[in-house]
Amino acid sequence: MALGKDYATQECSIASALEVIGERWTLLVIRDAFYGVRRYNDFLVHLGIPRAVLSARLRALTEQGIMEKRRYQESPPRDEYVLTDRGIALWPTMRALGAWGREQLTQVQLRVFRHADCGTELGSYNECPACGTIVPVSDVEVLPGPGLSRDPADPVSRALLKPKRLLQPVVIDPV
Amino acid sequence: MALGKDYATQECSIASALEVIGERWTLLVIRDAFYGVRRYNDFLVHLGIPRAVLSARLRALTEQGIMEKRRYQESPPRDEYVLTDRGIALWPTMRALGAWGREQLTQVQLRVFRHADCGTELGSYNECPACGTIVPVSDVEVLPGPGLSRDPADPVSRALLKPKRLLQPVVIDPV
DNA sequence: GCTGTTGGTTCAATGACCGAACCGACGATG
DNA sequence: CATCGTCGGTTCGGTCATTGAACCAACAGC
Repeated sequence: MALGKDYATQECSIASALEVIGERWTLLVIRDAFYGVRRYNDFLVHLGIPRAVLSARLRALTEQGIMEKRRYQESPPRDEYVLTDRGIALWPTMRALGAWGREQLTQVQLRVFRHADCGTELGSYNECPACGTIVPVSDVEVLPGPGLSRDPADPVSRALLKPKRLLQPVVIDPV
Repeated sequence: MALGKDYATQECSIASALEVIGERWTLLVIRDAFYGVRRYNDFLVHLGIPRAVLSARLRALTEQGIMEKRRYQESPPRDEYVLTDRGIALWPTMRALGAWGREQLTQVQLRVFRHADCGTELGSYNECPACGTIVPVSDVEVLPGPGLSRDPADPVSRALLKPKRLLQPVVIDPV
C-alpha cells in the first residue's frame, strides 16, 4: 500500500491500519519481532525476504513508530529493531489472525501460547482460562506445537524451537 | 500474494492466513461484506477499487470458501456475494485490527458496535460488558460514530449511516 | 593484506495494480 | 422495434511494486 491512493478516503480505522501494516511481508516482520527476532540478518534468513524489501519495511515501521531502531554496540556499529508499545498493541490482531488461520486453514497447531505464570494454554483472546485475566504480552510463553517440524533448515527457526517468552531476544547458537 | 513463493514455507498459521486474505483490497472487501454490502456494483462504488481487481478478489474469496456467490434473481441473472462461516470467523480479526487502528492511528471513533439485545457498546474482544458474554456476529449492531462524516458522496456510504446489524443487506435508497 | 560478517544499496526483469474502454444480457422507454 | 440505461463483468496499455542477484562499506580477526 503506502499509496494512500484510495485507502485514505475510506473513513475507516481498518483501512488506516492496512495503510500502515497491510503491505506484503510487513505482518510477518512484526510476527518475527514478537518471537524475539531483532537483527536484520535474522529477519532475512528466517523470512526469505528480498533485502531491499526488508530494508524498506523496517524503515517504514520505524517511521510509523511501530518499531524502533536501537544501537546495541558501537564498533562495528550494529543496530537492532524492536517493537514499540504501538507495535506490541498489535498482539491481539496477530493472535486473532493466527487463530483463524489454524482453525479455518491449516488445522494443525504449530505453536502453543501459554501463560508463563501458571502454564495454562491461552484462549484466542489471550485470556488465561485458569487465572481469568487477559495476559500481557510479556507474560506469554511460546513453544512449538505438535505440527511444527523438529529440524528446520535455518538457524533462526532452530533457535525458536526452544520455549521462550514473547519479545525476549532469540538466541542463535553458533554452527 | 497468491504467489505461494515464500509464505508457503513459513510453517505459520499467520502466514497461511495472509496467503489467503493478505492481498491489497481483500480485507476491505470482507469488511464491506460484514457491513452488508453484497453486490458487485456496491463494492465498486464504496471501495473505489478497479473493476478487474474486484473481480479477481471476489473470485479468489469464493474459491477459498470465504464468500459464496449466490443467484438472487433470474432474468436478468444477478448474483450476490455473502460471507460463509469461514468468512464470518474473521470477525475477531477485523475487530482487533480496527481497534488498533483507532487507538494507535486515527484516534477518532468512526463506528460504534453494540450488543443488539441490550444496546451496550462492545469491548474490543466483542464481549458485552453488561451481559458478560461474547456476542455472536449476528447480534452486533453497527452505527456511525462521532467521527464519521454525515453526508458522504456515494450512496453506499449514505446507506451505511443507518444503524443496522452486521451481515444484514444494506439498503440503497434510490436517488 | 586478506577474509568473513553485518547491514545495507542499486539495478534489470517480472509481476501486480490502475483506469479507461469495451461488451453482453436484459428491462424500460418511446 | 430501436434506443437507452443498468449490472456485472473482461481486455488492454501504462505504471508501480517486488524480486533476486550483484555490489558496496565498515569493521574484526588472522
